[in-house]
Amino acid sequence: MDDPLIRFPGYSLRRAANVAGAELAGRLAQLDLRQSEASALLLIAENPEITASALGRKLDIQRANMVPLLKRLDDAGLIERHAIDGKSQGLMLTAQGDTMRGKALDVIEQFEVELIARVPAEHRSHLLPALNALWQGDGTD
Amino acid sequence: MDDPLIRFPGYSLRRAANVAGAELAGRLAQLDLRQSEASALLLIAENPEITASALGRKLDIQRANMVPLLKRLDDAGLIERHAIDGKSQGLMLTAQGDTMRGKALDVIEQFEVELIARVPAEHRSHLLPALNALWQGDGTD
DNA sequence: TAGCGAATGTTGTTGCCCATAGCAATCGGC
DNA sequence: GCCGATTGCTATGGGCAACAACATTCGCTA
Repeated sequence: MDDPLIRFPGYSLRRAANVAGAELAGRLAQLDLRQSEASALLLIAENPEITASALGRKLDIQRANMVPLLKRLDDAGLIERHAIDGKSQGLMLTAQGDTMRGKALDVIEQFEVELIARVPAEHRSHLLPALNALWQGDGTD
Repeated sequence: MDDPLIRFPGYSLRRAANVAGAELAGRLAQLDLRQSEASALLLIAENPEITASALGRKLDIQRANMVPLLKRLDDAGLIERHAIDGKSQGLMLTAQGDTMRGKALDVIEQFEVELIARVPAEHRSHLLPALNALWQGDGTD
């Protein structure tokens, strides 16, 4: 074996995320959605009136980077923003946004099924908890 | 639970890769190396005289994107390129490059130990094979 | 041996994602 | 009423990857 990299989980993690990300991005592109936008739609639907800042914290996207993201969703007529008070704005899906959210969810769930099918059965149930432990303060650490 | 995302392995994969990638990038930055450069060093050491194109195929980096990567390694005095024939060039580590490779390997292995320590023991052994199955044509597919 | 398709290294451009610094306005607690 | 914290935003840059295009060279074949 002349590949010293495949024994590193960190390297495999990066490669796997790249492959999976590219695949999902391609499918979401047919809805003219990016991954970050799709996840924003799902999260807004689950948390109506959420603040832009709060949404950014949940997605781990900085406030500054939320601006173009929300602008694109707004321009596409998928979300509405209205002032909660003088400095915060509440986010809501429009009817069109909720329709789009449904389509995105279909795409994502189909993708996830195919993704998980690629991992051998004996490892399958371990993948999600292992991954979650890597980025959430989840832990039994 | 108001987070519909954490049940998706694909989403967790992306988040985990981001966290791990940022962490590793920060450590490698102290050697003035990027992740792609560090992996190139390891691979060149294991495959002397490898071609730029072949290296790109192994790392899944397009030929075009190898150019600035190799240029930076070359400018830093870490690799040497010499013509194999009129169109291909063989890559080799310089002595300095091999020293750097050693340091990078130390950093990476230390990082990997800490990374894998974050996942609960019962899932630990499943992570690498599961991830590898996701991006390698490894498969029983 | 001449020719032609494939491979190689390269340039240039684009896009996504993330990070930082800074700013004006507003909120909230003392 | 004041001041620190928060919010939304602008501007800028870096890392990484994708694509198209190009000149040169290789290798097979007719």
